[in-house]
Amino acid sequence: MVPLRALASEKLDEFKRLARIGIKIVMSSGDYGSLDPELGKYDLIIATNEKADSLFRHSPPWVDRLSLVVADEIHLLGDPSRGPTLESILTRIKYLKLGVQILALSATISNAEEISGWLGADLVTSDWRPVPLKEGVFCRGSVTFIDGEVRQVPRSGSGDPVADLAVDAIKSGGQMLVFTGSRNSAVSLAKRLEGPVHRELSASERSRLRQISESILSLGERTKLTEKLARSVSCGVAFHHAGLTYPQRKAIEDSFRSSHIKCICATPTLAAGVNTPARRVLIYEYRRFEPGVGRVNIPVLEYKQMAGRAGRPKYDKIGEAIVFSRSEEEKDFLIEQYLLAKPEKVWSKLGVAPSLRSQVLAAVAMGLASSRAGVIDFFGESFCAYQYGLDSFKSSILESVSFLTKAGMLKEGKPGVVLEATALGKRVAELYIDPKSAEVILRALSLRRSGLPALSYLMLACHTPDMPKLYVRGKEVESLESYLESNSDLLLFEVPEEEFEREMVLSELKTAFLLEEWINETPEESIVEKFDIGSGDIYAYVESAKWILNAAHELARLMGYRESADPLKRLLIRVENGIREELLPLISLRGIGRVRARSLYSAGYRSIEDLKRASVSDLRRIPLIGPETVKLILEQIGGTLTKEEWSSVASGKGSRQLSIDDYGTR
DNA sequence: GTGCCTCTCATATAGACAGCATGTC
DNA sequence: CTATATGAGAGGCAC
Repeated sequence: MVPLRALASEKLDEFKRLARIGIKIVMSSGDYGSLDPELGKYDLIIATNEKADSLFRHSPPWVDRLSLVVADEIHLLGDPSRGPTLESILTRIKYLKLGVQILALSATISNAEEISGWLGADLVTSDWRPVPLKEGVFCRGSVTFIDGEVRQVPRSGSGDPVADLAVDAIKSGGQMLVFTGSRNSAVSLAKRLEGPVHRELSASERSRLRQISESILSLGERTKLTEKLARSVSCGVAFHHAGLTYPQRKAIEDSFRSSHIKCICATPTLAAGVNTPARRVLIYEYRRFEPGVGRVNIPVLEYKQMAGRAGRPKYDKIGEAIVFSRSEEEKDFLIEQYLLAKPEKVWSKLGVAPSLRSQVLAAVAMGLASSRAGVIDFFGESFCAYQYGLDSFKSSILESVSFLTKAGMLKEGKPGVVLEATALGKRVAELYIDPKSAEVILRALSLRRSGLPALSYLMLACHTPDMPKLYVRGKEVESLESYLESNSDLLLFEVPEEEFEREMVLSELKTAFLLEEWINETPEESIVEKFDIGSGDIYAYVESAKWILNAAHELARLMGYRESADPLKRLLIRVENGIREELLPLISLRGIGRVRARSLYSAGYRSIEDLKRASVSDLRRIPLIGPETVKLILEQIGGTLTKEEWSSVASGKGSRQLSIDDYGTR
């Protein structure tokens, strides 16, 4: 079990060598997976934590054949949003006494003993690193390492200390990875380094980088951010954050590993992600904004994760992690608080409401507990109970039970005695959404309203706690508020009285507007511009919306709310594809996605009926519709072809007049 | 009046997992 | 642990 999808595929690649000795390996994550029953055929399953949780919730037949569970990056236990998942899986394994060996791994943990105590595991520690690490602080032109060495950093002539550090690393054949506290600072720092880094490159490196830069531009739609990235890359520098699309990030990581890109300026995405080591790591900002708190110093644990990226196995004799300071006092502070400090203890976050209600439901739905006492007994095996004592969150557990009972997901036979999950509860546990989200959705759908616009459902989806929300700018508040006021009839929920929650609804509305633009086929570039986000963010919001809309559709079906089930299904398809209502009939055809559907539509084919009336040569003339696609279309609409038509379609010698190059997409 | 510099004030702020059923361009 | 870097706009000054 690993925390990221990218790590899962990285592990799959590593373990593939075992396939040669006949070991069968499979990877399973939300976006890439085999059918659950199939998994029993394999010797080794690599999964994300959440996927593993989800798999266990379906009680697959192969659970009792598990002999070893490996939990990678076990310090994630302390993450408020994702730790409880991992904790619950391990708690279940312990509670069921399956006799499974548990192997938990982490490079940055201070209370390892406590965790191994909870797991009933032996603690094995090691200081070994593939490449030794040297930690130091930069201050006014020199680096003070904690091993005593003080080193002057040669001036690069740019007058920029960060450039000095980068150029110094590059001159000796290394690379540098810079961690920053915000996206903007990653982008601007990369820009700052363009000139100095570019000067260090050979002619052949420059030309190779121009190619890479070109390929990054062609990776997706052209936006300002992409152009900035391409420009930086052509100089051997890149920035890296979640506003970039996945392919862009991958391209940068790969080009960095192949040493073409000399310097990456990144937000913490890269610290926890796939393996991208660099000879030198510079922690340029050790503070980060947190909503409601302001700027906070990052945890030592996070510093250690970033520092741990220093040193490429096989290439570097030593890795350097350097924290950037602006004054002597700051330097001393950093040495004390980070370099010489032990990572914080990992504290269980299972006791907090959102994750607890979800895990209480799962435990009952899986049949691990069948009474209030049983639920408490189950959580008695948790790390939370081990650490804080069961009494500390007993009342929270019971509150969750009450919430779930009231929401109709659990029911108690005799009051206080038998507890079981209702059909609804079981479905919610399987759909893997926050029970609170399910409650919000069900309350809205029980209004039994029909004829609602897409925006109503989008706003509902955005109103659930499972949906991430856009940040609302000060100057947008007024227009969002007035929209809300004059369109209150569209709402499927009450706008809360309380100030903070009211503001939250504005974020939800703004997020719903983003999704509305998406399904109205607004070009990516203008969405990005309008909402001041990156392309990568669009996909993140769309992914989440798909997720929650599917759950809403399933719930509508389960409850027999027919007036919502159909609109939700249609909306789901629109969100999945980013299409207007009018393309729905065409998109239902296999082989037709949003681009080809739009092409067919513009050519005058707006329904399956229209297509049935079309001749083969008519279809062949439509841009982006090739011989194979024509074949696919005809097979599906039950059109019949003459022998000549078949052969002309199959040989690809149609009367094709336009090619992809003649037409922009969208 | 114009151009340039400095000061003030408003503004925005990291990341990414999951269901289900099959293929985009 | 309710901050701070950034950038736009206002204001000041020399010409």
